[in-house]
Amino acid sequence: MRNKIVLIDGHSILNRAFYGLPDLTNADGLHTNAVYGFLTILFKILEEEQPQYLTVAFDVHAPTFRHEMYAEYKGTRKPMAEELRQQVPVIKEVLQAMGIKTVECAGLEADDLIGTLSKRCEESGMDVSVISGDRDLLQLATEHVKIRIPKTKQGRTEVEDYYADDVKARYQVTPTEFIDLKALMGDTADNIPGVPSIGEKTATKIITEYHSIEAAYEHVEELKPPRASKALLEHWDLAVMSKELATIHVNAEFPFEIEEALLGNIYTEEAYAYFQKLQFKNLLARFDVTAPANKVEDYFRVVTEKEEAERIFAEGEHASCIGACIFQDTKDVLPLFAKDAGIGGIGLCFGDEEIYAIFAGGDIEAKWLLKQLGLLAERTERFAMFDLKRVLKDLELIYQDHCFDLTVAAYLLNPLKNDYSYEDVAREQLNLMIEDKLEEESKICYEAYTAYKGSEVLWEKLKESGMAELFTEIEMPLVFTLYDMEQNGVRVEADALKAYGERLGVQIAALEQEIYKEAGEVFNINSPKQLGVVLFENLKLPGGKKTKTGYSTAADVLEKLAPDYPVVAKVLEYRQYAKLKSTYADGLAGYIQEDGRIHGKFNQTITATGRISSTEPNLQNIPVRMELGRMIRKVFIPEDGYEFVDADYSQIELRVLAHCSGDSHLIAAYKEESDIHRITASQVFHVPFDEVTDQQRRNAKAVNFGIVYGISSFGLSQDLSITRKEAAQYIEDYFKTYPGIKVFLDDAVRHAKEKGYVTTLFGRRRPVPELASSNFMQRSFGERVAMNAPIQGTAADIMKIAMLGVNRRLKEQRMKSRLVLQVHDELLIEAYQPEIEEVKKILKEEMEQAADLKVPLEIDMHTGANWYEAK
DNA sequence: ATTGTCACG
DNA sequence: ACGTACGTGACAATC
Repeated sequence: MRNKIVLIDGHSILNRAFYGLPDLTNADGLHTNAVYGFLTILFKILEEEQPQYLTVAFDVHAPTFRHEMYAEYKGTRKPMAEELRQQVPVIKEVLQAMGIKTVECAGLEADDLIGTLSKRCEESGMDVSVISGDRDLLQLATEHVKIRIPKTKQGRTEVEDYYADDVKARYQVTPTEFIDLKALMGDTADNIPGVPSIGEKTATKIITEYHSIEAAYEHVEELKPPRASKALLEHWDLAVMSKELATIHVNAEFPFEIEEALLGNIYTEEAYAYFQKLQFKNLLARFDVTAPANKVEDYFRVVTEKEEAERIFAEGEHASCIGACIFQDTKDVLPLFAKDAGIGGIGLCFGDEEIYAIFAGGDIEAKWLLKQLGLLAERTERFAMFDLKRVLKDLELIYQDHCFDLTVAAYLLNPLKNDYSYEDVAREQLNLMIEDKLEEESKICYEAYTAYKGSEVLWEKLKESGMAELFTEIEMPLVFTLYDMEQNGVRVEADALKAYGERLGVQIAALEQEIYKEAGEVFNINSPKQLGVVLFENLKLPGGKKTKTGYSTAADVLEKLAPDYPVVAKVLEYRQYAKLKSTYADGLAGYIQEDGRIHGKFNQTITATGRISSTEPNLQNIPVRMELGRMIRKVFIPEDGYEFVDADYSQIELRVLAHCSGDSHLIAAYKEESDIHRITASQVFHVPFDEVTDQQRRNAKAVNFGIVYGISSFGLSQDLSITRKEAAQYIEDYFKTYPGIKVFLDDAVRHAKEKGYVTTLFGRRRPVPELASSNFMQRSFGERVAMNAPIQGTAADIMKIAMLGVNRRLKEQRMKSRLVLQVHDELLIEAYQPEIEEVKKILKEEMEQAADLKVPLEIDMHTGANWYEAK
């Protein structure tokens, strides 16, 4: 059995990984995609090859000497991207932590190091695998030296393997001849010029015939295409230089002890710490020893006897912190009406050594378990669970003050994540890796333990980052408010909805036929791909390409064509109807439950800014702007004896901006006049208030919106259909009128660049990693985010405070009226008729007093027999 | 699973 | 020169 060594071309693989993967950053804003990709490839290779030895070679400086020759010759060379450059030292440190030998030597390229090592190792009887993204290395291939070139195809990495024979099969030349081939055809990727006008075809022909450029030059007159003959004569110096550039030195002198390359255990604690810091969760799973000092599992207890369960509950009464979870019975799904239906048991933890999975069954009734858990929750100083809103259905919680939802806490600490599972919290906050394949009881114990232990860590971090009050005073109580809202649901008239859908169906069918007729063919109008072909190829309409997959058929494109082409107008109309029918008429109907109501979900841990999101179905995007769509709101109705009261904030975001910026002119504007867009127009365009034209008001409104979104002249020009220059002028005039706004927005960006995040008035944070990017686009995005997030986020905070106040008063006063929907700046209450006046009073007071700003908060309020009327 | 489109604030 | 407004979710088609 021959020993095997793997030699990796460090910069080449890092480079491949960098350009093959989307940009990733860890919590510190450090770019990590190249390091991640490198390690992925490394692990894959190690698994496949099972080598005894491994070495990674780096250039001392990239680019190095040999390439500088040509760089000088050519005078151009792009510097390495900053995001990649900063990852080079990181991968070296990580490799060192894994005990992997790295080699670099001043004056020698990685190629030369690899070439030399490959030769030495082969001569000492080893098999060699060279890993590089660079085909130049193919010249090193022999019977025992395999060149492996990883390729990223649709996210997966595939590897092309070349022994000497494979090079011959692929390029028709031997590895040695490959150098001469490169010398002729050049390689732009590696900055080898080659001979002008000789490409792969001609070069291959010449080298297969003469085997080297020198031999070819001796017969230069006979070379086949006369063009090549001429080119080689003229540019012989280039060919020689290219050959020199392309040749890898295999007899370089540098210190290297093979025993240093011997592979040991690469899954060291040090490496684990690095992976942790870099947030490579998938890769962490490879470390089978988790935290040796932290043998949590030794204290797991499975409980099935009632006496033991009773003893545990009694013991838990004195605990200052309880971590818990409730798990569903996996065996069968029981009817919905039983309150404890489908509960398989609970997980409970109230100390490092008190971790239990208590199963329902036998003497232990699920109902009893939940009752006991509820009692514990009342007594303890902190009751910690994940996703509390989800379990409130099963667990009646009486006190909410000391409840701790780890999902919400983790969200506040980093609102950019996609999910907040207990596995994530265990890993990130407790350095605890939880394996994928665990028995159910282990999972339960881990979740309870993580809730117990993690709540402490998260709480400390919330305090450190100034979000403790936001958490206890707003987010935690809001869990219960959102739960109430979900339970309340909103009544929807199924019959009317069905009739509406059927009306749309008729219209859609008619339009469909007309479109087919005018297009001269039958096709799927819903397919952007097919529609694009029909419109822009078959019908030859002007205004071609846009997206990478084909023609854009988006509304703004089609609207430009609609006046001239009736088909296009019909397509737009069809689209509108189809959207209304599929998403709203048919879509909503599927969510109406037996009580005649839709109980959608309101999610608290989704958005980057702190807003609530709505799903299953989304009740925050019910049509309102177009009359036809708006009619859908007529099917949203209150119960008999009730009426809807709808209240929405008037320009809350602009008012927040006025307050946060402290701009005296904007504040004054709000104090004296309610039509803010008109007064903005008057002040920016220097015309008397009463003489502001509709156009001026529209423009001012667009600028106001733009400011809130993180203004850019391009965006504004797009919105107003004006030139960028004009848009830039508007913005300049605006900032001249309200200088405080400019200072505020600039400060937001500066703060974000410095700290890496921005905050709302109530301390909510939003990280802005994009600002560290060297990519103009990404950085610009980061700047807009830094300007928008504090405004949108503060408005979201205020609305949350208002919701808490409204819901609290409705419940305190034992009213029948209930909160049913929140749409960012709007609340909908299903008000019991005798209570309507009180409800209006509560809404007005709680919403307008939710925050004390330098400008008044105002609301518009309406009542109605359905949502259409109340809005 | 991703893309294009479109509904909302 | 780069190519955009901020924040969401659902549906249908296509991969």
